[in-house]
Amino acid sequence: MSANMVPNSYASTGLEGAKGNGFLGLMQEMEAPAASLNVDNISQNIGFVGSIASEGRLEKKRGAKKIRKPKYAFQTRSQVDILDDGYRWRKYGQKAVKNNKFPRSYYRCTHQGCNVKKQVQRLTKDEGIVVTTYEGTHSHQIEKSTDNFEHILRQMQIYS
DNA sequence: CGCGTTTGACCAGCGC
DNA sequence: GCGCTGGTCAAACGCG
Repeated sequence: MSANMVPNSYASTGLEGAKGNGFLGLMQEMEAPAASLNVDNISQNIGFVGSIASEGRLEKKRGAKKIRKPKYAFQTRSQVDILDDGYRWRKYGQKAVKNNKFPRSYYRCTHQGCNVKKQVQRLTKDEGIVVTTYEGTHSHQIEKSTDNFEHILRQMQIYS
């Protein structure tokens, strides 16, 4: 379970450009229940919530060694939590959050040297809205290729 | 056979 | 100083 629908574009372009400066927007609480404001404007399937730069001292464990970790929050309209952007993610935990009756899923990039983390959270108010938070930036290319296209089609059938 | 997923427990930071 | 929440890791199982 990894490759999903959502062909490409926004994900690849967004992540690659994320490091540069392609992201400019409002700073909002990623756990803010007032994310509904974007719902009205979303006509396609994705909306940028805001960029949160967590450069403070969050070094608090044996796993991470980097202190600066830019965090990017995306609001996506989807029926499934698993939004594949073309990278391989491995779920490393699931925890329920307050203010949300739905649990939050924690994913991590399986690529070596790629310490990118991703978190997916659903809004209690709108079950159709999924907030995906990306932490870090990918340093490699997407491994998704045309060969996996059949796989993608398979997933699309499931969602249909 | 490989690896991705699942559940529980543990640790650290922050608040009060 | 203690408690609490959030976050992460670890082991095991299932599925492809």
